Amino acid sequence: MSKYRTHTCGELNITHKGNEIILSGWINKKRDHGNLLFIDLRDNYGLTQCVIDKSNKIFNDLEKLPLETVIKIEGTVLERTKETINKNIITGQIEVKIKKIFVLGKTKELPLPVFSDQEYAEEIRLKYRFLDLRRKKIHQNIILRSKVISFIRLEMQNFGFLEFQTPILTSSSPEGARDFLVPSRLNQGKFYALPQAPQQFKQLIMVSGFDKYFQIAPCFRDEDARADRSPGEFYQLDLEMSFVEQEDVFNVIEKLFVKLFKNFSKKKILDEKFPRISYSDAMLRYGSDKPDLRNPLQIYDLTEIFKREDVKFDIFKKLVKSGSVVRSIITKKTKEKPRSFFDGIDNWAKEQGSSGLAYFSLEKNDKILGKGPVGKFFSEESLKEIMKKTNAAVGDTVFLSCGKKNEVEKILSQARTKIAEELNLIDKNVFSFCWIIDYPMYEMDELSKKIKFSHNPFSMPQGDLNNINFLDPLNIKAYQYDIVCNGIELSSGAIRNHIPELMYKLFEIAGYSKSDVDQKFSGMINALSYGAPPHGGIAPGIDRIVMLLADEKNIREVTMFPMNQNAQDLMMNAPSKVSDEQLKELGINIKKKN
RNA sequence: GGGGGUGUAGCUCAGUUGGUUAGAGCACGUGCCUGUCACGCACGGGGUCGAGGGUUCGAGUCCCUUCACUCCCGCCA
Repeated sequence: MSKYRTHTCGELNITHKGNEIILSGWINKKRDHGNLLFIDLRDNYGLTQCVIDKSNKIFNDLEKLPLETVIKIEGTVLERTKETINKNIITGQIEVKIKKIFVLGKTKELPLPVFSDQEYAEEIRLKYRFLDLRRKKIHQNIILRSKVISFIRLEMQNFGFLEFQTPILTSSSPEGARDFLVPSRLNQGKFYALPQAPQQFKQLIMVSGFDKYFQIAPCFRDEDARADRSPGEFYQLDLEMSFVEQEDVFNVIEKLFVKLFKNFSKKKILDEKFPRISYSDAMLRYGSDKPDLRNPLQIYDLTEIFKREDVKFDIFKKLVKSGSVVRSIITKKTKEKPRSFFDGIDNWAKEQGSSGLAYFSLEKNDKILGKGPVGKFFSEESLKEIMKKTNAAVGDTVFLSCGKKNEVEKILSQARTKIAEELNLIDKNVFSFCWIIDYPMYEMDELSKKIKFSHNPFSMPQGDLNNINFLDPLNIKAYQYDIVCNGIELSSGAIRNHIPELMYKLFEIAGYSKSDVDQKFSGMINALSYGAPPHGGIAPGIDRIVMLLADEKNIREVTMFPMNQNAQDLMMNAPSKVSDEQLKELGINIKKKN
């Protein structure tokens, strides 16, 4: 028998009536009646009400113990009377009559209460994370995370995947995010980099003939944080498969995700066969490559309308002549909404840094006309054309944005969310997955006007590999895909380029010489030259999956020991200074800040 | 690097047009209370109003600077 407990605090029920038992845990809550004291004892498994009265000599000592003291209780399980049963806790049918107690761990005055559902300042929560983690909601989130990871492991093994570890200390690579660097003592002046993802390693695993690999892999990227993006480190379900095409990867993920999300959430999955949307379609219809498909609003291009003679909206017409586009969002049956609704949206758009959203509603007297600030600029014929293009009807409202294509995409993407929220159009009880496919291989860097890889440089280009038009690189599409759920990007993946000659060619377009590639990606390019199988994979973000399942908006709510927005660990005091001896060994001098 | 929000007791917050000794709930302390489960009642301790400067007879409140946290943009193949 354990010295500390015979049962956990979530275990006792009516069948234990009369038993002599031992419990250990934290004092969650006291209710002191002066001559009668209730103590809710808490551990990982639950709560048990313990009771003592004045007839016991230790009553006065127990009465004085502060909340969160760790104690061991010896006592008897009593059946509660009918009126005193607590249906809210699993042990609510019984209580423990205390005979003896032992204090196992004292507490200082608490910097934040554990017994409370209130929200607390992030700073104090992170500094005292061990207290914060005792609180019910986040405690359950972390347990959920553990279960999700176990579930994924099991499923992946059932699919025939092998789990491997890959190095944490590796080399810096020129593409992608900023690296975290680790100085080398034995090779002074040189640095390791922490992996941004095990990308090259997993491809090497395929070349090594292991066929199907996965890992719950830590990834390190030195970029600024967001609510759904931890600074520094995060976890991916990293996987790679040999002898596969895009649809084979989709098949595994769809099976896994449907099972996973059904198992851990009551929300419905909108389409179990996830819709495939091309990148260009997504940008046109949703203004984003991570559309929230729960949102029924769509974006329509109306640029052509503003080239018509019978449309007199001169500001937009002038902009269209100089290459701008006009796109719209239609809201259904919003004609009667108060002016404040429309102006609110317009003002919001201006706050987002755009020139605002023009709007008018469609009305019909003897003919169709536009009502609202810019409605008068449109002829009946032009309005009919708009209705045809957008499926708008009388009573609907047309919101318009005009500007450079990428600016319009951005503001309408945000407006789509904003308007849907205002009109309460988003079903919160649904998971809506989709695949975004057919990403372009390259894009133009706006600043340098140079061609660069738009996503993963190791992706396989689409089409006949012997006939790729390298002179028109911006039109080369890649077998590169993202999976999106409820507007959250869960992952990118790709079918990889396993042909060295083709890879040199593709890197050349992005400005890397053969020797650049040989040097920067030596491990991989070398390996691909010795018989590499066609392969591909994907790497869904674990943290974001758990966020969706836990219904949390912030990644720190599903991360045990997160850093704050400035990438500091307030509990462990990281990052911190190191001794001069340590620096000397590494051959590093710290420059003083001016 | 840029923009927004927040900062008052250990914690969550209120604080009027600039005006007496800055309040409430929880927590903590003392006392009363034998069936509570957010127990109740009474009393009490606890404040660099984030920091610095300024305006004023007088600043939690107005102005300037600055710091911290947070959300967003940039960034994140």
